[in-house]
Amino acid sequence: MHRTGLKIGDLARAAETKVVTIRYYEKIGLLPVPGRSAANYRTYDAAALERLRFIRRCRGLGFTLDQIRELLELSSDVARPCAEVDEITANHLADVERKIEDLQALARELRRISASCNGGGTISNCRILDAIAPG
Amino acid sequence: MHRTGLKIGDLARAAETKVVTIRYYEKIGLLPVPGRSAANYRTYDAAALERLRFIRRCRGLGFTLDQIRELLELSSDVARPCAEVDEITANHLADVERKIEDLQALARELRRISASCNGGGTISNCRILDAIAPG
DNA sequence: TCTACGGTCTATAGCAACTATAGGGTCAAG
DNA sequence: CTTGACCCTATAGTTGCTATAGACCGTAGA
Repeated sequence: MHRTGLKIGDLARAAETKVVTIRYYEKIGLLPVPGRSAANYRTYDAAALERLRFIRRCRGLGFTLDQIRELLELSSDVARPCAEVDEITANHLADVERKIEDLQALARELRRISASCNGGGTISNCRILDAIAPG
Repeated sequence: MHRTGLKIGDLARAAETKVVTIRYYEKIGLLPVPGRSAANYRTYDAAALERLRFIRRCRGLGFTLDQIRELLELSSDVARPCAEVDEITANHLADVERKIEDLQALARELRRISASCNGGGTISNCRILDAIAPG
């Protein structure tokens, strides 16, 4: 029955974020202005947490705040014309798919390095650059 | 026979980077100090291009410059003890694998949005946040 | 030859996305 | 009733670029 609402510190812990960062996102309009308690403390709900988690994960994936804003608008603006949505999703999808490929190449190479270490010696022919920066 | 070596502008074009960014990376020690031409122009080789491409791709994937530095050291420090390498690769691998999962969820949702648009109407139940910010 | 232009140089200032600090108010526990 | 952990606003500092100023280099056309 957690009806009480989250304080900013609770939200920060739940989304693995800094308190100041949350206030910063509010300031730039990326998070909606929350309600306030009698003591003038910000109060948040589950929707705010979901939104913040999304923002943080996307930031960790290399999206800019403007790109994230666009993705969030895509999410909320339910009556948006499809031509526009298609354009935006197509662009982001191409971007996302290339990121996945890069990361998979990097993961393969990290696993290879780790495996080649099992003998207990030293790594001798690391191709980590090749993995992700092909000629 | 392209023996001449790349000028900074050539390198920037080849790695889709700004000239100033290259000089910045040199300043902070992420790119080695290059040779100079008679006219005091920086000259680069294929190895520098590979390194720069790696850095730019990793940045696009949300790694910090310090993390990239660590990955690059992993690549060059061929006589490094394996226990240490294992620790570093394991950490980065876990990180990379979570990023891949996040991106795959995001890609699925972007495709779904795009597909649900085919009728030519509007998107009506976007779950883009759910995709990447599960409760 | 000269001169126009595009590229390079150093140095510095500004911007995006945080992050840390100062100075103060709130509140539950001891 | 005070101590400690939290919250508030406001501002300055950090990271990772990016833009600008003012000057030098190099080559192609008049």
